[in-house]
Formats: sequence, structure tokens, C-alpha cells
Amino acid sequence: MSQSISTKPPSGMRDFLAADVQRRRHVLAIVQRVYESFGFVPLETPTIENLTTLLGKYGPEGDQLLYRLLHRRDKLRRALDEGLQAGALDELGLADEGLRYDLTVPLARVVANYKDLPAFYKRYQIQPVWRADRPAKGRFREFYQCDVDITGSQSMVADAEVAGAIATVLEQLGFADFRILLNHRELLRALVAEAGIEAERESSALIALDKLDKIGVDGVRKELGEKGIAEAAAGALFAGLDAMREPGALERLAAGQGAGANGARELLELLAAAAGSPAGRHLTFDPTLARGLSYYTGPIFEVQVDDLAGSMGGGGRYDGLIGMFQKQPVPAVGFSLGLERVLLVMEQRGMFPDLGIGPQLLLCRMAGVSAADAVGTATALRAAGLRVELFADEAPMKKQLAYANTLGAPFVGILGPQEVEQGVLALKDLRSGEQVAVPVAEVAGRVQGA
RNA sequence: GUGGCUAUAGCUCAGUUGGUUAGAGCACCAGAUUGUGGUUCUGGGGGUCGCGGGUUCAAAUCCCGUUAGCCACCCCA
Repeated sequence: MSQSISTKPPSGMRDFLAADVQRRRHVLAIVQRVYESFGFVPLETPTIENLTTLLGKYGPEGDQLLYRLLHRRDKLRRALDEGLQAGALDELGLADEGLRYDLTVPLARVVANYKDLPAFYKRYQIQPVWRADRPAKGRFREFYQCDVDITGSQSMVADAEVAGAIATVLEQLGFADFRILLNHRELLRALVAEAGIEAERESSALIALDKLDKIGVDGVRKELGEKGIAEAAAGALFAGLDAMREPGALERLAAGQGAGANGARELLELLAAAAGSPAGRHLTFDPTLARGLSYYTGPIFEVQVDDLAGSMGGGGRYDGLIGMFQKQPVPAVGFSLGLERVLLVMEQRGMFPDLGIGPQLLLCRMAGVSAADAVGTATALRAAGLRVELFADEAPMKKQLAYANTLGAPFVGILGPQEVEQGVLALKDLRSGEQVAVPVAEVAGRVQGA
């Protein structure tokens, strides 16, 4: 009976055992330290948000992937009864809450809700988010995002700062080879419009364009055709793209009066500001970069490394999002790092330093030693700064030592009647096998010095 | 959402053209004289071969279905 219950976590979600947790904490500690060094302050928001907060912010694809929470008890029964009578059940009748899909929309809600926040609110947020997606390598249904955002500023310095924070984190983690791809929503819009593509086909054209480096010109051409975009328009799109790739293209565009002039000027400002930060050497203008989330309005970013199919992070400017929660629009820009993507690449590349886990010393108790003496010795060793595990059961010495091996503890301290009497501990180095009697007060120094 | 692959012990897998009580390594437990591990030796527990149906004298093995997982796309962090 009980055997038929699956003991695996739900699809796309994971348990983290000690070694996993240590690696995650190692990365998170660096992320947090760097974010705080940039002056960002922490924020945590609820796991659950109202569906009215979440819906309509991410585009149709995003709405699809939202986890919804079904009404409970009476509310559900009433909704079903009424729905069946009316002949239709609409979505908000069944659910009015959902799991957080990202950290940006909750931030926008918070900014609109607390009017006394600083004019330039720089917050960081490290929390899990949920997407009802099909899991794959590096893609989970529950995953952590590490966001930094600045609200209230239209300056490209803000954009450069969030990119700088991300670049600093990655460099401090040991990455040297990442690229921060950069583009601008207005440039994309101008590109598509000038190619003569209808406004309603804009997003599908951009999605096709985004795949250029993967499926090539012919592949994109084919996909554009399938989306109902005329061959002439596709040709014009590629021509515009080629022009954008030429050296000095951004400068020429910025100098002109065309549709993309403002976007080009902003990118140049951003690049100029970032020249003073670690982001400078990683930022790469990529006119094909599109990004799916619909709330972006200005510069957009994506972090790439060669050995990861997806991105390690992404972000951009979203000057319209907070205005969806209040009358007054507030400009904002942010960047998000995907913790598990970072971990995946670090694991593949063996980038983790030796992260000490578990006890440094296993205290073994022999027959004839009181529990109080054993606990007291462990307490003294801990007070001296050691990580100490006390073998709880009464067991033969060989069993206790074998257990120390499975723990990976470098030392055991053996406490027998003799040792108690003399106020010492038989300290054994498990790697060398050497064993010496050491006064309890000196054990910590010995172990830490080893 | 599309395509492909896999499913046998806690883990990694073997199982020959269908043929008797389904195996190995690792892990776990117990012993090899009573304060001492890692190596070695011996023994032990643990599987209705993902689930359901079919073919057959006989199915882990062949067929169909189903579920789960993995990989590549799509999309994303």
C-alpha cells in the first residue's frame, strides 16, 4: 500500500541534500554580498499572488505557464454550481490566486503599494519562482531567481548598474567567458516596421529572428514564411539587420531622426556608462536578441556562455509595468540571474572550491563513560569552535570509527574511562592513523591547525 | 508543444535466438577472540523485472496500450 506512493519529488522540482545545499549557499552568499555592495536592499514577497496581479504581464505564453490555485471548499462548490447553471466556468471563477512566476511583477506591485519607498528604490530579491513548464536539462518548475532592480530612474546609468552587478557576481564566482548580449526593444520595433511587417506579426517575427544564431538565415526565412510574412519583408528585415551589424551603425542611427534613433542613443549611453564597470568587457550588442517577456520597453539583456543551451540570466527596462498597478508610471530596469543555470555550468566545469561540510570531529564514547561526560566534552569542544558530532548510540569502537569514515570527518575523539579520568581525549587523525592523548582544552587548536 | 530514447535491487548496469530458484559491482547489515576505522576475507537482507493487457506449453526478453524519466528542439532563468 504505502509502497505504491511515489517517493520522488514532483516533476521539475528537487530535493537538495547536504552537498547541494552547500553549493547553493556558496553561490548565494556571493550573489548577496555583491548585490549589497551595489547598495541594493533585500525584499521578500509572498509565494502566492492574486491572479489579477500576475495575469496579462508576461504575454500569452506566460499566462499559460502560471500555476493557479484552485478555490477550496465552499468557494469551489459555489463556483461549480453557478458555473454549471450559467453553462460556463470562467477561469477566475475557479481560481483567483497563483504561484509567483517571476520576481519583477511582485516588485512592481510592491512599488505601487508602498508610496513611501525611496525615489530610487534599489532592491534585490532571491526567492523561488514557479512555472508550469515541461522540465528539461537546466529547466525546472521551481527555481530560484536572483533579481536586482532599480525603480524611479530613466537614466542609462541604472541599466549599466544592474548589468554591472550581474557581471561582478559572475566574475567573483569564477566566470570569465560570459557575454551579456544587449539590444533595445525600440530598435527591434523599428527594424520590423521598416521591413514592412504588420504590427500584429511583430512578436512572431522577433521570435523567429531571435533564433538566427541557432537555425541560420535560411531557417529564419523559412519560419518567417510559415508565420505569414512576405518574402520581400523578410529580405528587408535581413538587410536592416546586416546594416545594424556594421561598425558604427549604432552611432549613425543615433545621429539620425529615424524610428530607432532613441534606442540607439540609449544603448550608446549605456555602453559608455558600463565602460567603467565589469559589465563593460562583457556587453555585446546583438541586434537579433529579442526576449519573450512582453513588459520590456527599452534595453534588454541576456547572459550567455557557450556550454549552456539557454541563458544564465536576463533582464531589461520595463518603464510601463509599474504603471499597470497605479496611475503614475514609474520607470524601472532589472536583471535576473538564474541560480540553477549558474550552478549547472559551475558543476559541469568543476568550479566549486572545497566546501567544508559535516563535522570536523566525531566524538566516540566507550562503555563506562556517562552520557553526561560525553555530552559535556562535546559541548566544550563546540564552545572552542569545532563542528562536533557525538555518536549517540552505545556501539563497539569499530562501528563508531567506520561511521566517522562514512561522514568524512577528518578526526575522531575517543572518550573512554581512562580519558575521562585524566581529562584528555584520544585524538585520532583518520587520514594518518596517528593517535595521541590531548587535553580537552587543546583539542580544538590541534584539529584546526591540521 | 514537437521528435527520439529508456524503464531489471537504494545506485550503476548485465541478462545471449523467449526456457527451470533473475545476476554483478557499489551501498547497507553481521562476523574474522572481548578500547580502533579506511584494505582484505566470509556471510546476509533487499527485486511480483514501471503498470495493464495480448501472443506462447513457457515472457525481464516478442506485440499493443499506459505511466514515468532522460535527451534534442521550441521557449525560457
